[in-house]
Amino acid sequence: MAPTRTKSNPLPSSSTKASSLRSATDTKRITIVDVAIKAGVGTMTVSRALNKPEMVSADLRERILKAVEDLGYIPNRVAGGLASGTAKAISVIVPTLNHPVYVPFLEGLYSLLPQAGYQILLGTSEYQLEAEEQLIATLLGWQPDAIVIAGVDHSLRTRNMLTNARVPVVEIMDLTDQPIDLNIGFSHEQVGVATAEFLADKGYKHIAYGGMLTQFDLRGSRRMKSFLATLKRRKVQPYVITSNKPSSIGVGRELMIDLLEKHPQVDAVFFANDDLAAGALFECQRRKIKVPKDIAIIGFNDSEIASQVNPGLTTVATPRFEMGRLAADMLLRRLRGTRVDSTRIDIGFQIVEREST
Amino acid sequence: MAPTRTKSNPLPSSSTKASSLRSATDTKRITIVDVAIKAGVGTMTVSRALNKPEMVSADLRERILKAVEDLGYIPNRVAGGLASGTAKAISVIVPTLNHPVYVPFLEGLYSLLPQAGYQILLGTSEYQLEAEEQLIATLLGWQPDAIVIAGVDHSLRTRNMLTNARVPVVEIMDLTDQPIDLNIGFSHEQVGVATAEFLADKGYKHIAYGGMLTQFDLRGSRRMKSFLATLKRRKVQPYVITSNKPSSIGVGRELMIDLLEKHPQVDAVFFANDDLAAGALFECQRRKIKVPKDIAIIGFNDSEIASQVNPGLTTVATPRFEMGRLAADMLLRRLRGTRVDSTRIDIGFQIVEREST
DNA sequence: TTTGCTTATGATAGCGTTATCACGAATATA
DNA sequence: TATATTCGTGATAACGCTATCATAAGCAAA
Repeated sequence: MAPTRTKSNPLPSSSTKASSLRSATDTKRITIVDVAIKAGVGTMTVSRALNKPEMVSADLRERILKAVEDLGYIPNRVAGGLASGTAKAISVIVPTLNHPVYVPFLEGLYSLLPQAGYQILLGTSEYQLEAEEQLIATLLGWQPDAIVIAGVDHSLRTRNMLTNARVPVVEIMDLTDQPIDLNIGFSHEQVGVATAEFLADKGYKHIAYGGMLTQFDLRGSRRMKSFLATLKRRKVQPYVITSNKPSSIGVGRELMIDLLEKHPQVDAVFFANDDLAAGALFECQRRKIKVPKDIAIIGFNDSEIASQVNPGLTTVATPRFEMGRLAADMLLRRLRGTRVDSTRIDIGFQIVEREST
Repeated sequence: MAPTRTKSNPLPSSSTKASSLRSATDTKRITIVDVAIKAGVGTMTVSRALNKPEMVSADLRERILKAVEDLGYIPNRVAGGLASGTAKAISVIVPTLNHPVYVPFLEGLYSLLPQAGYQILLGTSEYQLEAEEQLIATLLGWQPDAIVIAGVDHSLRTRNMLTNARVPVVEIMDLTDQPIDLNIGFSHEQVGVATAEFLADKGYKHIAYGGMLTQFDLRGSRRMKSFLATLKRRKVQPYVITSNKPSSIGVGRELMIDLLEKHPQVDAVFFANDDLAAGALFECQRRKIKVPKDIAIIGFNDSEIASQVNPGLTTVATPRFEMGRLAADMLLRRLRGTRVDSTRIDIGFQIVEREST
């Protein structure tokens, strides 16, 4: 009994607009079947030759690889993903690309995952929990093998989706007691304490925090909170200046202008990141205000700019690239089935003292 | 002979509404069939309700959407992609994320493509043509609907693959007479000419170019070539200093150190980008060399740092975000079947004069 | 020789969706 | 009233690959 196959009548591609001007010969897409025929083997053998070469005899393998080469065959990962149930993709969600902190982290991921055969599906939530929710739904539709997400503050729906996805999830950049699954980061509370102690120990009496509004920088505001609390404990007068614009060097300058106007007595500032700190420094230079003599500045992240400006900026070094790499490493281990010993890693941070304090 | 269909015994929806706990019951993955059963319709109607809502009557649509919500159904894009032949994905290839120029460009893409339903598949070639080739093969396996690639210099194999892929291809960042398909960028040769003229007009007599080695910055070296040629035509003595490290502020500083040592007579430098220029400026500040009095500096890209340092850096503004956005816009048009009027867009550039020259 | 155990290869049946076509109901046209 | 023409819906067959199982071939043990 012949199979039905009602379809597949080639129909000289009526295609109204003839697929633009491209493609000289209108050859059909090359599939594994074409390779199999050309090499005179079954499709499974081709599949094996490509994915598990050791299962195929040497001569067939060679013939198949030659056919692949000759035909310019590129395996369809979408079909493969559907058939095998694993698309070899990893979804990654960061708030934005426009912030120096996430790029090194992504590079850490990119340094390991693609070479292990995983495609990274990147999405940006733009700091909105709702957008994050939407994004996760979209990304889950790709049936990723794992999920990496920046931050530990998610909506309930997001948490549910991630939990129900039944794939490894890594939350990074922050530390939490209730990780969804895996967690790599450092404690922003501890950063706030450490920087406050650092400045208080130096003898500064009027200390400010400069950063974004709380809802646009959840982790920054955690640092701020413990920073201010620690200052109070140390009997130092705390001040706060914020901006509602996305972080940038220019905004740092604006924050400094704002600060000098509102609280001229301030003698030290902790900024939410090095771009802000650098902007503030540039503004001081412009006004001939001496750093650190008139005012001390400390940044966050230890981005390149911090070490290069004059005077060099004291800042908090955070291992962003390493965080990405470690997250990737952890995931790969999990995906290979290896037991991951610790599911919550405090990767730490370090105050880097330069001339600005 | 009845069709086989060994599967499809519906199992009266075991109604595990709990599921909030971590994968307690090992419920099967929820598919469109589950939704169809729950809503009492066929799978096609569910598919339509989700993708072409206007084709489904209001009451059914509502019932289906409710079922989707109740079950937490997330459409499998991999299966959908295979069935429809369009995975709704766009492959993007950039040399690196570690360079300020590509991030705004990506943001331009991200500002349009995801909301049009396209997933971006990002890969980095790390400036290696061979890696680029490999990467493209991988990315093509995802059956993308379009390809965006930085640069116009590709290996022959790469060009062949891109041509044979039969999808829109946009080459960006540069301009070429033989685009593979679409092309958006500006002429780096013209940049070289314009900057050389600019400095020569100002009366500088010993002018240098500072940047990366040719093979790591194809576009930069194109600028350099026409820059030097123009200087010669203007009877100005040209100098060159290069580094083989990846571009950074620190390398800019090194280049300046190198330049001062080898060619102390130089009175103006054109750097391959603003990070290098800023690093050079910082080094001058450290050495109390006056900019622009002792030496003039001009950068490239008009990144934020250029406008924020003191003195502000003269630089060449390149519309990176716009390039991404325009590329996305062009692609979306193509994908919708709209005729794209021009396939090669010169997006131009502009010299932004500040205090450093 | 026969029996048993590997190993290499192929036939088949999905994976979860959508394109296509068929069909009945509703509406418009003659 | 009879006949087209929509419109909404569903049954079915792909999409291109891989998991699985069956089978043939090779080889060792009996």
